[in-house]
Amino acid sequence: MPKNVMYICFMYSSELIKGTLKTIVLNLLKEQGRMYGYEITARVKELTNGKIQITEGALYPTLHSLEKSGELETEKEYLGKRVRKYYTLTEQGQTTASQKVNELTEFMQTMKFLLDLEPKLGNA
Amino acid sequence: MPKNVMYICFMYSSELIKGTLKTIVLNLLKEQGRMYGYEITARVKELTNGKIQITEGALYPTLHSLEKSGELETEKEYLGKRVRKYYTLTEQGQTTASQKVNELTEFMQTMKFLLDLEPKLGNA
DNA sequence: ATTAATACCTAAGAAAATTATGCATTGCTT
DNA sequence: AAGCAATGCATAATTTTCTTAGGTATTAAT
Repeated sequence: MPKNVMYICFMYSSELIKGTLKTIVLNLLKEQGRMYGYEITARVKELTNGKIQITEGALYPTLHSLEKSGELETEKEYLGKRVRKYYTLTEQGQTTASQKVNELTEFMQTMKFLLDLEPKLGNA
Repeated sequence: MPKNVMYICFMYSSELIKGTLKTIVLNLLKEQGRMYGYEITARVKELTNGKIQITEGALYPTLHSLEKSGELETEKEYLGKRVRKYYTLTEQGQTTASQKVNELTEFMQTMKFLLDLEPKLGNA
């Protein structure tokens, strides 16, 4: 069935994704309000057409660490017997989210310059 | 003396730089021809106004690994008694450099989209 | 009845950087 | 002339962060 088969299974090499996970998570939560872990992985995969796939082994420890450091707070919800853990940004988390996004944005501009893409616009 | 004092000492958090080091090095060598390690750190620092500072502990292992995998080749040069190790891209290295740059470029576009910067242009 | 999807989690290991060194030469300043 | 900063290489221990590989359990679909 075509539903869950990735025809063109292009993914960014994992090393590129390193260091951006927290920013992705914080920003998603800033825009979506509240989300649960599984939802985050699914949403990122969907938004990037499968090009960025957050593994659960990477996500959950990150969520826990963000909660520990006071960026996120949680509430559990039960659907029948299944548990969902919803994450929301704290006030501190909102600030951090904005900072992280700004920093990543600037960083990407710097990288673009460093890769000499600016003078080559209209080339990509 | 103002020369080596960074007045506004803003640096990207190190986690952002992770995963882009090889790409930076390969691309610099593609554009500059041949460079030695110390020169690379200095050049990147200069080009980014100190915002990206490659530490030697990160650079040298990376250079060695790129040489081992056949992307780079080296030649030593002596200035008096001091040694310089110049790195050049091999043919394979040139291909890899282009691929890495393309991948990083696409990745940054995806990230921009994911951070919802596209619809907010004129906002940053 | 069995598989796929949903939903959470952790532990062992690998990878890549930081931090902290070490060595040696050269140039500048006092 | 002494001492420090800069040049130039390198590695080792630690930390951080991710991958890989598992584990548990519920629900929906075949």
